[in-house]
Amino acid sequence: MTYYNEHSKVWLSVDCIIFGFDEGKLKILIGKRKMDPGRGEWSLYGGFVGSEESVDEAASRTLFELTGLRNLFMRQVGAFGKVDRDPGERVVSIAYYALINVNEYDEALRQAHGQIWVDVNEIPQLYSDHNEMVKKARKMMQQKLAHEPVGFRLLPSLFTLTQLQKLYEAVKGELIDKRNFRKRIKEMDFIEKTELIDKTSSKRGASLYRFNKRMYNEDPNFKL
Amino acid sequence: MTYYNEHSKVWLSVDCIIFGFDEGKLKILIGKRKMDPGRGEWSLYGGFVGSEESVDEAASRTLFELTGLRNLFMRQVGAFGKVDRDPGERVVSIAYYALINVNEYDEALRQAHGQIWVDVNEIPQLYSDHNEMVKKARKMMQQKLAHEPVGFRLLPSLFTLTQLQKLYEAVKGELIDKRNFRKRIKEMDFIEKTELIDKTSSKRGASLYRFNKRMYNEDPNFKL
DNA sequence: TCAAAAGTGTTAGATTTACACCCATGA
DNA sequence: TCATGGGTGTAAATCTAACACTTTTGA
Repeated sequence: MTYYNEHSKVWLSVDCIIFGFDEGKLKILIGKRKMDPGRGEWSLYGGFVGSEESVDEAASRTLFELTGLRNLFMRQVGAFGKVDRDPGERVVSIAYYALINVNEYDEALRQAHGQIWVDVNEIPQLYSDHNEMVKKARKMMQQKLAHEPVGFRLLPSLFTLTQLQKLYEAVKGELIDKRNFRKRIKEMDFIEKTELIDKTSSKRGASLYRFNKRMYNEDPNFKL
Repeated sequence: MTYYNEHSKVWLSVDCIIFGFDEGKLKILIGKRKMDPGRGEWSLYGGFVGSEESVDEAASRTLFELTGLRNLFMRQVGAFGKVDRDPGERVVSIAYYALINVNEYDEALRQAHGQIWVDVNEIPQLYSDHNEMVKKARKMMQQKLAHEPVGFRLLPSLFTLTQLQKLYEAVKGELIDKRNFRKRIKEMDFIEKTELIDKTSSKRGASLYRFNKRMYNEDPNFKL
């Protein structure tokens, strides 16, 4: 106690970059701030870290508050700690990104929190350093997706290869050759073809696939 | 003010993983803790974040305190925020790693701080979650080195290709083929051969090379 | 003269990229 | 019947990995 007291404490918050894949586009949730400072500005959803919870737990809790979902795929982006980043008080924020399947996210809940989905390529100016957080989160998420099969977190549990390809295109920000893409997918045993056919997006119908977590089981050679 | 006060503040610290390359080995600095809690345990060097400095500034300052060096290559590893990570009080720590050239680090200063260099493969049990920090820092640093020419930060400004190769081997933890390595280096214009010869490590002598930051200037295709 | 580290090219295999047409179906 | 998205293979080019001997010089 004696030692610590020479130093000053800070408020700690968490801010969430929540990625969703919708209408062929990678989007994140933002909302207008309902509190000062910065009331009315576009902002990430966040919360404060309580004294009885770890920073990771604070992030999970905050994600749950907003989405009603637990066990989301979530990773820490980093600490943002400029002195004046919060115009009111000294607040250091730890940013997290999460991947959600938009179909599992209740629309009413989204609206109740005043959040909207915005295309990652059309993000407006955000409160404080939130644009920086988004930028870093996006880079990390891209990197993650390129080396681990986490993209499935953004899709329904059954998906077509075209959907999967569009997702990868949206994340990488570039077009992918269909044949090459499917060739690589075929080599991944943990992406299973089902007998089901999706007819919503074409007359012919497309096979539905499923991610098999057990088969993946840390298959060490993943690369997309 | 009204809003923030509903929440609780925490102490914020920074902890530094300082990498050096010495005797053909990748090492980090650790020392015995001189304060409670954890007095006498092996630990990373750290410090508290002051109210008038950003978290990054606190890390730079802490690195300067320990090494006497400024403008070190430094990157944030992440926030470590388990509730009980510090047995005394609630302290959240932001870890940073830095790369230093051991020749520029004054031995007396090292000893004055009670720090020693330990091989990254022989790190003892450390205080609190410091082993976790080291593990993550090492992974990030490996990743960084594989995509950006930051290895030079660990070497003298003039170095031989054998030294450079040993460095990469130590970081990657695997042997590299000499001819393939040199082939790749030759393609990098920003690694310049000088007319100077180093005779300390062989009778024949080896050419000394130099990293040319200007030529690098974010050459977008780096890969080692 | 010999031990020790420096230096140097080629080839086979693996991976990556580019590329175009037929299929099934509902409207 | 035709418009729409689904589905399929091959060949060239690039990149990666494996591999062994000669050179220089101080001791």
